[in-house]
Amino acid sequence: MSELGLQYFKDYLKSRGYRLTRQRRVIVELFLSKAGHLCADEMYRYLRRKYPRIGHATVYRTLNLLKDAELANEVNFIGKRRRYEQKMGQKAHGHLVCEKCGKVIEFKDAALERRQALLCQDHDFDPNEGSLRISGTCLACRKKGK
Amino acid sequence: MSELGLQYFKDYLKSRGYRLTRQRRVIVELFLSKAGHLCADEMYRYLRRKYPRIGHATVYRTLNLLKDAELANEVNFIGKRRRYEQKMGQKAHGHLVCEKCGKVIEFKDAALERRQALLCQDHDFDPNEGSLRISGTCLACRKKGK
DNA sequence: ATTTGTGCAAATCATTTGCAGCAGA
DNA sequence: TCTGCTGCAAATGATTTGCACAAAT
Repeated sequence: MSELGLQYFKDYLKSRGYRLTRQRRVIVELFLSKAGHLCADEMYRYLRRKYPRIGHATVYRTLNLLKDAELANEVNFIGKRRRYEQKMGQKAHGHLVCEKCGKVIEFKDAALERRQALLCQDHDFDPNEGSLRISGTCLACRKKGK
Repeated sequence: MSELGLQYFKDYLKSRGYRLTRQRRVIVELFLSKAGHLCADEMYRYLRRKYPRIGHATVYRTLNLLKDAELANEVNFIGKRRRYEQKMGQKAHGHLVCEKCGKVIEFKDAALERRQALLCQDHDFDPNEGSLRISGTCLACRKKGK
């Protein structure tokens, strides 16, 4: 997957006349090696350990390239920070996002997916993977709150 | 609905020892009178026409109260601005959000709701109204892009 | 040799906060 | 009167951008 993803990214860059730099390579490798929902700053901190001269801006710029290349899915859960997850090779899935604590529960539900697919057809809408999101309150926060 | 909502808000304020000010009243009245997905700045601009001395901060603060009072649902569609919709008296519904142009299509789908309800039960998760969201690309943007 | 990419710092944009005066209860 | 509320402006936090230098092709 990671190899495939990197190749895909290289092809994307070439097709646009963009260059494959050391920074872009390590950022993309990091992105492809981690599952879950990363944000720019987490990647920045992590990369700094090995490449102390890397800049915030480069991470942001590369994440935008990944999104444009359709390798990354932007998942704006709650509040401020943008998070990204891998798009290629992911099974369709959804997220339950707790509005109180920000916790994210991933789920897969075949029946829900089927309904989603039909609904999107009706509206001429092309959903992306990992696009189904339900916000609400998780059990822990309900207990705390009441 | 509007009367009910305002009364509800007054009760909320009283229960917390908060005060009902002129500003809070007009902001809440505006919020309750408009359907759709408002953001703070839109409300601010609109209110300025009648109350030129109103401040940005007051609108933000009052929107946070409305959210806390469970009268408003925060719907963070795309990118930056937070948007709010009425929570009370809304039928359950979902949003299709186009990632390219930001367009929002509202939908209702009973079967999808039933699946959502079951799924949430399984995960001890309490969904809020208007919480189902699917992101992707709308027809117009697909035509444009390809 | 070009021309794009990087790192830095400054700029933006939405939202929050500190504070001195204002106004509900 | 007594606190809480407002408007202003400054602070914050995430992301973007301008620019001179560095590095891919």
